[in-house]
Amino acid sequence: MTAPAIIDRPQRRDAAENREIILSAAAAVLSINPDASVDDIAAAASLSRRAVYGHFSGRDAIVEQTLTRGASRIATSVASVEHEDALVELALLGATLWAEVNHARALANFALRGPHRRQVAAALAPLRSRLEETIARGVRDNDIRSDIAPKTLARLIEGGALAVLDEATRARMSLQRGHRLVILSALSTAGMSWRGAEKLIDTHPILHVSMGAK
Amino acid sequence: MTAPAIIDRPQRRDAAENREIILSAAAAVLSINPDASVDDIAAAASLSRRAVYGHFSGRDAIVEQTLTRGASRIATSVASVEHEDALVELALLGATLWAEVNHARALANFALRGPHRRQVAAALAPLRSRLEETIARGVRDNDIRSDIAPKTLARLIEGGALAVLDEATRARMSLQRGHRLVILSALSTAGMSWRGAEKLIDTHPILHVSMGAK
DNA sequence: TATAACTTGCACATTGCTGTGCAAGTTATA
DNA sequence: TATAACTTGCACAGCAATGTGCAAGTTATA
Repeated sequence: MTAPAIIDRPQRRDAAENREIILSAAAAVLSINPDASVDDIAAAASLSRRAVYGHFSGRDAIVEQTLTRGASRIATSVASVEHEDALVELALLGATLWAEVNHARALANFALRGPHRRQVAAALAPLRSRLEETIARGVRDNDIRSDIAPKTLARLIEGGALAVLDEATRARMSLQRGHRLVILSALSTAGMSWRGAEKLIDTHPILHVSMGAK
Repeated sequence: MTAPAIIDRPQRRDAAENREIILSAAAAVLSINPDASVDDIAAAASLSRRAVYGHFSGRDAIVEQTLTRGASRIATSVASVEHEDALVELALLGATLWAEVNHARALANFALRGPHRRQVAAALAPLRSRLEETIARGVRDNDIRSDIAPKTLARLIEGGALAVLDEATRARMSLQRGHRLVILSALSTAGMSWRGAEKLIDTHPILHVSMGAK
C-alpha cells in the first residue's frame, strides 16, 4: 500500500450550489411566512432537513444570511441610483425595490417583529438614509410635499411601497405593471397628483420597463 | 342539617370583567406580536396563565374572539360613515380606522399569515367592499384617479393606512397628528396632490379633530 | 476509478409552548 | 358569614421544532 496520506479535497461544486439554493429557497419561503421551519426551507430547496444543517449552524444562521444577503443586494442597487430631479430619483428608488421584490419582502417581514428587528433595521439603514436624503432635497426644490416631516414621509413611502409589493405578489401582477405601480405609489405619497405622476413617468424613459442598471 | 341543596350561583361580576381584560390585553399584545403566547397575554392582563384557561378553551379561541371583536367594532364604525363627496367619505373611512388603531393593527397582523387568514378576510369584507364602493364612485365623479383599478387601489389605500398606523404607533404620534396623517395618506394614494389634500381637510370641519361619531 | 465530499434517513435529547387536573387559597355575594 | 365562584401555583402529558450523531448510501473529481 502507498502512504495513507490524508488528502484534503476542496469543497465540491454542487455543495456550493446547494448552499445558494437553500438561501434562495429561504428568501422565497420566509417572504411568505417568516415563521417557516427549517423543514419548510429544506423542502423548498429539495433537500433533506439534515443536509441543511450541513451548510448552516442552525435556523438563525439561515435567517441571518438571508437578511444580510437581501439587504446588501438592495444596498448595492440603491447606491447606483442618482438623478438631478429628486422626484425621478425617488421613482428610481421605488423601481429598485421592485427589482428585488422577494428580498425586499423577506426583509420587511422581519423588520418589525422578532429578535432580528435590530439587525434588519441596521441593514436597511443605507436605503432609509438615502430615501430621507432624496426627500429632503425634493422638499428644498419644492418638488415634494412639505406638510409631513421628511423622516415620517420616508417611512410612509417605504410602507406604501411594501404594500404595493404585497398586492403585486398576491395578484400575480406582470413585471411592467408592478414596476409602474411602485413608482406611482411613491410619487403619490410624495405629494404629486396622479396625473402629474403619470406624466412624469411618461416623460422620463429611464422610468420605463427595463430600468437603469442590470 | 338542612337539605344539601345544590345551588347554582350566577357568574361573578369580576369574572366577566376579567374576561374583558383578557381580550383587551390580547388585542394590545397581539397587535405588537401576533405570535404572543398565552403566558404573554395572561401577564398583560395581570392574571395567571391558568386563569386564562378558565375563560377560554385555548389560545385559538382567544385569537378568534379578539379578531371577531375588532372586526365588528370597525364594521360598526364604518357603517355609519357617509358623505356626498367620495373623497370626504374616503377620508372619513381613514379617520374611522384611526379611531380603532389597536384593533385595526391586531387584525392587520393576522390578515396575511397564519391559519386565521380566511376568517380575518371575511371579517374585513364589509370595510373592503365599502372602500371599493366609495372609490368607484369617486372615479365616476372624476374625483379619484382612474389609472389604477378600483380593487387594486382599495388595497393600496388600505396598505398605506396601515403603514401610517404602524408609524404613528412607533413614533408615539399625537392623536390629532395621526388622525390627519391617515387622511392625508388615503387622499394622496387616491390621486390628490398634497396641497389639494390639505385644502380638502381644511375646508371640511367634519375631517378635523373629533370626527363624526363618538 | 478510488476516494473524499456530500446527502439521506433514522434515532435521540432538548426546548418551549399548549392544555388539563388538582389542592389550597382568596373574594364576591346570596 | 357561609358558600360557591374564582384565582393561583404546581405538576404533568403532549406536541412540534431544533439541533446532533451515526451508518449507509450517492456523486463529483483528483
